[in-house]
Amino acid sequence: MAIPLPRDFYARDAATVARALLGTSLVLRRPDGIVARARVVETEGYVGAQDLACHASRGRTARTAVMFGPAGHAYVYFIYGMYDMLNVVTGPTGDPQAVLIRAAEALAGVAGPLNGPGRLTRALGITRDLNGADLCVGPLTFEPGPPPAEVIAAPRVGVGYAGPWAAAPLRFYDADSRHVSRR
DNA sequence: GCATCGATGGTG
DNA sequence: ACCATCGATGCA
Repeated sequence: MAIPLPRDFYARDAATVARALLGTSLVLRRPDGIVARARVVETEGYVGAQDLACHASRGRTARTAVMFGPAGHAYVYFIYGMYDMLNVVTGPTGDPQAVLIRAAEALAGVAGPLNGPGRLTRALGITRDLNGADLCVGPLTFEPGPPPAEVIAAPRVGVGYAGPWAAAPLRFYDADSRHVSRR
């Protein structure tokens, strides 16, 4: 049983944390006592208020408030009427950066595919009630793990509306993983 | 293999 | 009206 990644890990810029999260283990202690573990293989960085793809670029609202808080907390939001998206808040307090967890490889206690942000939260049972949860305490934590041999950087998925930010290479994934959401 | 579409509801 | 998605459908 490893020690959860500390606050300092998250208190860096979102692009750095997005890369660094690849290979770590997402660990979720569920109410029924089952512990789910999954190796993170794909992430995206949302790098602050100036990033037009970042929700916080439209200012602080009830939904985005947690991104303005301290690093190492979960930002979980609901989209398309049916999916919850899991993010990790990064950077200095007051600087709204976050990393979207897009895909993972099931290691234990998980049923169903994790190759996409909506599938991942669905299979793990992650919903908005984890919004704001402290990732240094649990029930949701990340633990250290071996990084990928090769990481590919690419434009983020589904942010074509973000003007000049649409092409920024802020999506990161394990080049050798078969569990990435798409090539 | 690809393009397109509908589901479904919170948000500003 | 829009949306950091997904599964189904149609066609090649």
